[in-house]
Amino acid sequence: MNDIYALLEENNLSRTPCRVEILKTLSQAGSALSESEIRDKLGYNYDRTTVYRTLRNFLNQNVIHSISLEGGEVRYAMTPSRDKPHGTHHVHFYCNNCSGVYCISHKPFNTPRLPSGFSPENFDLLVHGKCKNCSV
Amino acid sequence: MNDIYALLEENNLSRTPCRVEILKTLSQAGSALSESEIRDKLGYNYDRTTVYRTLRNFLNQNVIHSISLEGGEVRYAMTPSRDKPHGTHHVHFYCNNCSGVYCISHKPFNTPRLPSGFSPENFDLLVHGKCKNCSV
DNA sequence: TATTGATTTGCAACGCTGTTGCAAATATAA
DNA sequence: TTATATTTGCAACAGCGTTGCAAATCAATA
Repeated sequence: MNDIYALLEENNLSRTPCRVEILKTLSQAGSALSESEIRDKLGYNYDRTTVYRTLRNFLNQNVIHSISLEGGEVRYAMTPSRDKPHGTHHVHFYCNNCSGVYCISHKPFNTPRLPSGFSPENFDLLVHGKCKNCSV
Repeated sequence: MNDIYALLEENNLSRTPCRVEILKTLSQAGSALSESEIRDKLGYNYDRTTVYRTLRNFLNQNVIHSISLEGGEVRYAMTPSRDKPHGTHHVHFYCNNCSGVYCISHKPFNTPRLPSGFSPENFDLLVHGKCKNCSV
């Protein structure tokens, strides 16, 4: 709980109930959540607009990050502290069975050679498969 | 042109002007296109619905594939013939300067170790940076 | 070529995600 | 406690993608 207050303070964000609850929800969630999942978990006590604006603020400050899935679905998750100020290699796992999205260790990984002329700046790897809970 | 007719035939899709024009557009485009870019290139001669339905058919048959970008934007591109019936390793490049999206060679690449219990099935790597035309 | 039947298309309407403008409510600092 | 800045809720909007249904088009046959 104090972590959350500290996180807000570090990022010059005032401590409002909405912000605190969203961060608490994302911290406790085992996987990345969509905006509607977040609002659902908060009992629809906050307006859609407010939640989106809050998420946008968090994204701008890199407090959270977003993961884009096939078909344009977007999920939000806490940014691991090791990834501040900025990470270049990101790995996420999408479970084909339960649709859960998990942030995986962000250590730089080997990347394929690109055609000449292309200069890479960062890498986002999305792995599809069966997650811990679903791979029997 | 005959390639396109053949492609439709192989996939049991009747040869309609809309399908032919969309495939022609995607084949000639140097980069992946959004639905609205496609419709724009076709001079808005086809209904949005028709274009979406056509793209969905092509996706189902793996004639094209979609690439999901940050913020939920989706682009469509021809599936390279080497990727049929199915590829497990996909690489796309997003240019931070011109916003172009390019399909990169799909040879299997080294992937990071996953936490135990996670079983990967396929890998989608999105590289951000400057493309051939935009890097200096 | 004309006819039939299946497929494709356009239109209207809808749902979902995300945004903006503005006024009311709340937080912060004096 | 008051004054100022920030945050919130509401209404409205834009864009992407979908569905239902009737009209148009395609493909196969006669």
